[in-house]
Amino acid sequence: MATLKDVARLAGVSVKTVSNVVNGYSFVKPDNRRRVEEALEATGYRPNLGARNLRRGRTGSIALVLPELSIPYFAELTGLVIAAAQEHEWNVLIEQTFGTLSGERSALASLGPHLVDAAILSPEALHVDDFQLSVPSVLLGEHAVDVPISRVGIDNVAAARVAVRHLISLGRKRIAAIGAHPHRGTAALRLEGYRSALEEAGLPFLDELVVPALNYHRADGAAAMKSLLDLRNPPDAVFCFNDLLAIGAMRAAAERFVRVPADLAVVGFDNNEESVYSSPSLTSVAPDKGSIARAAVDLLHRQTESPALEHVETPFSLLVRESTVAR
Amino acid sequence: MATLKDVARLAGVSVKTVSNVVNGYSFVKPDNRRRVEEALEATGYRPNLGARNLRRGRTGSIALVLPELSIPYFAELTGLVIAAAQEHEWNVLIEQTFGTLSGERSALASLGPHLVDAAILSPEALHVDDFQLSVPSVLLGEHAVDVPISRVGIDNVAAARVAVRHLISLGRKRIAAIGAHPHRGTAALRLEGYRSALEEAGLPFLDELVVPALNYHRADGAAAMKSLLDLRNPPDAVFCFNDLLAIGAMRAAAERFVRVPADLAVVGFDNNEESVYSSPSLTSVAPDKGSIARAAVDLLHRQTESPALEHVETPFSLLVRESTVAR
DNA sequence: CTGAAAGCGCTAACAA
DNA sequence: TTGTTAGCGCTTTCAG
Repeated sequence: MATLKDVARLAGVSVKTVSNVVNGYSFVKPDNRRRVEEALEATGYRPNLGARNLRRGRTGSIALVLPELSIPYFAELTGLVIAAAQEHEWNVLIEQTFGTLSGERSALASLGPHLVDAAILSPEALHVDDFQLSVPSVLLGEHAVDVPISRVGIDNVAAARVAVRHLISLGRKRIAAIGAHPHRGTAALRLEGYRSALEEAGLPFLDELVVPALNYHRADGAAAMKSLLDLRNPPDAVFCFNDLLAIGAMRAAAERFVRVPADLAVVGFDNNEESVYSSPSLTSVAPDKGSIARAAVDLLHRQTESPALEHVETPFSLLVRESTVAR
Repeated sequence: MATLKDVARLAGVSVKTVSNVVNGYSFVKPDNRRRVEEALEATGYRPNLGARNLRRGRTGSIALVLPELSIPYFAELTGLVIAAAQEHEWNVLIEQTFGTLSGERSALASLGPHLVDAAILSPEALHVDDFQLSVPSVLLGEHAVDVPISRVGIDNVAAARVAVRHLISLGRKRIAAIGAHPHRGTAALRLEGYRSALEEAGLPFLDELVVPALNYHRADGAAAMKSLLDLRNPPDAVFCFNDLLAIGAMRAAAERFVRVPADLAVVGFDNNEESVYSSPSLTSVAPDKGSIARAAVDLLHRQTESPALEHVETPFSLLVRESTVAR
């Protein structure tokens, strides 16, 4: 590994001059610049990022705290966050919490200026008083807990309303919801959107049609759907709070020979790639994940320069597929 | 941010003693140890990893070079690699190549001792002479290119043979394969397993039943399946070289009203979580991803101490589901 | 057993 | 415009 000093010696200049060239500082005598560049080339010099960051008083990394990489939504988002972070010369340190309170607490506790410059958080279980952050942070999605931390995400109430309005426009009358959760902020907001869409259409809000889900995995969607199908009067449509729940719900429907969308229309949330190829393909609320990733990273970059509280609302759309409208 | 010096001052000892305590060095006078521990507690000291690594001449990170995080197999694997790397106090730097030659080349070029201590590589397009690695590395999966680099993965020939034998045991006679690829080593090996299973059963190897796939996404599987269904004599079973291809193939079958498994049995490879909940659920070769991740990381850890060339074979199993055996 | 001090590779203040 | 040098926070000889 060639160091700055090696390059300087070879070029016959001081380390300062080499550093200037490496960092694109303008005022370097053309002759020196040329010789430095040659020496750089000859030695195959690569800056030692660790040393640079130490000197600059930064770590060169941001944390991305999320439940689990095997959840498609987070996998897709992570890829985009990594790409966005690259623009700011940031590495992304991924911390999986598995959606547990203890996992999230220990992830938060491990964060700090000694480890990362900033953090992107996607908590599910944290309480208000857990948020004692020591680095600039941004929350993904909206949360029940009202903490003074920047946020990036879509308008969940509006998005849920669009989804349920779509089901109503199809003439469905008994529309269920899967994914209610006592502590998740986004769940509360999506439920609120569901409720308001029913209300504006003059449809009753029925407790029996609102099914909680402790987790948002496929298995939870399947279990919830089974309970709905067991009702004396099952729903003719279901709005699931994420695509995994919806996939599980469709699976349970298939097992009971309930036809989607003929007997049951299904809408999901997140627009996982998987949902395009399921049979039937899944109608889903599609947040713009690229926007979310970019907005979150850019916001952190700004906040590392000057602290501020920002809330960024990113766009979404409803992608209608076979689970609500047959081919 | 409290530093070692702050702690030392507070405890009334030298930094050396604090460092000894922090690093679990045994021979510290009990009295000093106690005072240091109190000071540590009082200041909330956290070691600056950047500084530590700089001094130790390591980076504290390993690279994980893969095509794309949105591919479920890699997302699942990445989560496991991160967990395994934590045991060795390694961060994982993810580099996405998108499976392109240029992407893989630039990822490899960016690696180096200034950036990472070691690397886990999952290349798809690289040529033999691209492998000029400057850090200990391990290849995931087997490859056509025969380079002197350690490898971790399953026996692809054997795994493919097991998959195809299963189809044969079901009485299928016209078994297709989707995923042949001119440059991918694993593709060649899986094709070889397919061929040998046919051979041992006395079934003919038919060129028209072997469909290449340039990429291994769902869309490629769907396209390949369509071409198979267009044959005057379509297959009664298909072995897909990964689960995404299989999901796409099942989708295409559904669109043509071909029943799975009655008319067409389908086997995939990778055992994505998604495959458990598809309709029908997908029979798949399941590599033990946890073993792969752990073996790769442990192997690298060994190699950073003493270089060696190792090949680790990890276990796999065939999980039979509805796509080959109806409920 | 512990302190003083060097130095990992880099940047930047200061001098020249 | 460039050289000298201090020092980021840590580990680690080397003395004591």
